[in-house]
Amino acid sequence: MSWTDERVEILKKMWSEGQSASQIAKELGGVTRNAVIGKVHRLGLSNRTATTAEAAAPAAAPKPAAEAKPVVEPKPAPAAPRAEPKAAPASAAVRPAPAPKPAAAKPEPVETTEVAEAAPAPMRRQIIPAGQPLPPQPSANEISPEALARVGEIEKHAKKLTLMELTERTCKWPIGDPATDDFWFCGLPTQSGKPYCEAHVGVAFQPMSSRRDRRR
DNA sequence: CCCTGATTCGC
DNA sequence: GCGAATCAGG
Repeated sequence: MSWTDERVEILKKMWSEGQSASQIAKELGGVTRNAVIGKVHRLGLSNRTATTAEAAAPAAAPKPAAEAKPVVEPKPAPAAPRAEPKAAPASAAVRPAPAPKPAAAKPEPVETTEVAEAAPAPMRRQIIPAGQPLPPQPSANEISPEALARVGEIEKHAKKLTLMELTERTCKWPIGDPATDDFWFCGLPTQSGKPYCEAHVGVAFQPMSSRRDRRR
């Protein structure tokens, strides 16, 4: 693979969006993250804050504005995952409950027995979960508000990976409605050997102790 | 360990 | 110019 104008454009775009070199490399294919980094330097677009690596400063809008280059944007607009109306302010406004089994994950996200269908129900088309309809379900569910808040926050920073992009170490928490295009996986780094990132682990696994009486 | 970007240097 | 190897921080 060589650095064609097209590929360089993708590189520039993704890099400016704060994507990591490895992600860009995956996207482009045929190159390693080293190649990407090397190219980035040769192109002169390096400094993205931070010391060594990981800058944690996505800053997704360094648009040079003014002149610069025309930079044709083939992609009209991936249509930002429009933040759906968070519904009711306080009470039950939880997410439409994560899909049954994101991937090969033994642990299942806790299910809300009654908040489950808060979804707008996109027209007819009933979506049958298929497979076993979540057998165990010890009932009881009460995700700490803090955890939910963190999830809401973290999902804004989600990597938005597709099924194919998931790895052993990317959060497999599904976000959005699988029946629409507005669906992706969190993709943030998993915490340990768990299938989810820290925030999602927080809602997926709960200590038996912390969810005793507290009924909404 | 895993991940990140930065640099070096032979090709 | 390219990118693997290596380095260094988190």
